[in-house]
Amino acid sequence: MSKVTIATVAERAGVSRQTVSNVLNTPQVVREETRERVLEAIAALGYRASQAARQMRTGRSRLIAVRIEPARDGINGSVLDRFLHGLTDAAAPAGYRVMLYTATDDTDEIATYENLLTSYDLDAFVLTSTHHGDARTSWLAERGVPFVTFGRPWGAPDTHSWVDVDNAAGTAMATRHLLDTGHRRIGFLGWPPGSGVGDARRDGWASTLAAAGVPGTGLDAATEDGIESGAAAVTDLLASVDALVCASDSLALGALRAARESGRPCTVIGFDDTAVAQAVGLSSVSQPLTQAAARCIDLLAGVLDRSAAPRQLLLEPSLVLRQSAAI
Amino acid sequence: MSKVTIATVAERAGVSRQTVSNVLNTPQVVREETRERVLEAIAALGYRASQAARQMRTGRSRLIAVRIEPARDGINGSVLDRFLHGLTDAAAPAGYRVMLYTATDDTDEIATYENLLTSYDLDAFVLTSTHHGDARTSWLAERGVPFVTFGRPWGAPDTHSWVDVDNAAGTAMATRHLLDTGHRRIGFLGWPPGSGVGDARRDGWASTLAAAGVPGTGLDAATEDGIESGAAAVTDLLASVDALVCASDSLALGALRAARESGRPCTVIGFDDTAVAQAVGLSSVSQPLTQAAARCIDLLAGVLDRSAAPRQLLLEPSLVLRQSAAI
DNA sequence: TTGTAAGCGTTATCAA
DNA sequence: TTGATAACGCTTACAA
Repeated sequence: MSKVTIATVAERAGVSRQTVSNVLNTPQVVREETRERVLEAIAALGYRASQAARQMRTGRSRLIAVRIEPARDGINGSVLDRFLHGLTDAAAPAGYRVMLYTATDDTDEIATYENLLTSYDLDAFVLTSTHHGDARTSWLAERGVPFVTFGRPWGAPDTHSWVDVDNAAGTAMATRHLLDTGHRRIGFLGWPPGSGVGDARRDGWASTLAAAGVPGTGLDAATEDGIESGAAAVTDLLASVDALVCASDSLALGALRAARESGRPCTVIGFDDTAVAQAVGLSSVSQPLTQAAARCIDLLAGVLDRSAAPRQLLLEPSLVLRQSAAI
Repeated sequence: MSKVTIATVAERAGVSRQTVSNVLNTPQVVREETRERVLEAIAALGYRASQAARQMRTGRSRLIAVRIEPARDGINGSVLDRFLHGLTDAAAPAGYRVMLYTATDDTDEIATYENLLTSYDLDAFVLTSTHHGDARTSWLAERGVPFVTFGRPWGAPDTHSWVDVDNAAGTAMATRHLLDTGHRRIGFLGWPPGSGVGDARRDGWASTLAAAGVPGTGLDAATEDGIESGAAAVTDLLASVDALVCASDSLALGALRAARESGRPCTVIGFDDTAVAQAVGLSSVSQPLTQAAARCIDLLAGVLDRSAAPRQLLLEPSLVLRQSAAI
């Protein structure tokens, strides 16, 4: 069984090559009966269009690229993993495949764009881990390269399509749950101000307390992400709180440990619902990653036709409650 | 700046298109001086070969495909994640890119091969999660599709190239460590017999005990993977052991929990060194995933030239010791 | 509604 | 050592 091309199909169906192409690309233009004959030939021969030939002609590869990052502290790395799986899954029915690349930083990533675009004719990029002053989005936008971001353009105008999870809603939900279960001294353990995500997560906590008329002033701490740093940062706070909302599962784990060591009971809620949270029974705010990935693909469709205006989607996280028992 | 093709370069260097192609593909055949002039033109114009055109001519895409699996229980999923990152990293310098696909089972995966091969001209596959009676490897082998597996061909002959981690050596290392630190009642918690990986991990434990003349009979338990099931399966065992080697971090976590609840001190060592192990301070056997990925790419080079005979590589895991404190 | 012709950018073949 | 020519398989005009 040698290579089945459009010519093979045409011959078998007794039509010209062009008609076969029309059946594939503009079916409306082909008479019903002819179309059926062609489709039957396609099925019988197991014909599949060559991407390379199609790409050469159209300049589009039906490939989208995503950066795979090293599993940072290993705890939060799994977030990207789940997102990637969702993306690959959602892309396939839309006729797209996902290509991976790595990069050490934004500059390096931009250099990779250049290569990917000129050598592979990549159709679009999906960016994750957006941040303030992100050089990548402006680079892509300037060149008219289609892309969507998972993560809003912190501080920049909404000129492109993006999907994000409502971080503030997540911590608000966690805070509300703590209030509902009778807690009144609810603290927050987060990251230093300046990161959009971190600030939003803090805001969700602060505003919920404010709305409930429960004081929160002085009940927060900030440190870089990590179990150790979280434990250290929260030590003083433990004297004045009986519950803690945290900006990440790593921090939450640190807080749990510090609480256990200090002997002060403290309910802790983390963020991201990572494997670690599942494992140790830590309540955590869960991002709808599969859904986020699917929405990214949806938005990409609009971006690729250049038809639709940029759209932005904010997804609601959910709260996964567990008995914060240690292992 | 419109599209820079081989013709643009040829014109600028004052040579024919073919000479430019020769500089790229068979430099030996081009006179030094000419080659330099061409290379200079390439650099000046920022020329990059079009993959699509090249692929159409050669039939090779410089793309390798890997399946991304859903993050199963979330704990062990990160193993694949790290492997993927290593693979993408190692493939790039070799001139290859990694494409992702998903599949629900082996049959579905084989259907995907068919599509990927005929539509995208994929050059090779990297398979993970090999198992007994793996239909995928025989399908690929029959059709002469280049592939390597991360994981040996359990029960089948070594007719293809693969990389694997010496599972038995990992549990042996863990068992030896326990012996060295004075333990004499060392149990094993693993999976039901029949999975190659699980059996190997059990063997490493059993043979090390046997070699040391320490009895192990009756000190093992088997259950499906998971924290809950691990905890349940190990309950009885806890009366007769003071240390446990486990086939996974999930099982180890279950064992730790059961031990804590029963009040019997028990040293536990897990397998895979996942984020959870790091988080809770669980000692664990660590697989050299980055290295495994790099070796897969190395072996693939041999498979792709059809030059070298199949090669097999067994990598040594390492033992990461932590204070098995709970969080 | 269907067919013809041209060309996308590259490399393999062959001749100069 | 270099250059001309012909594919590779497809789609987009345009003509029938």
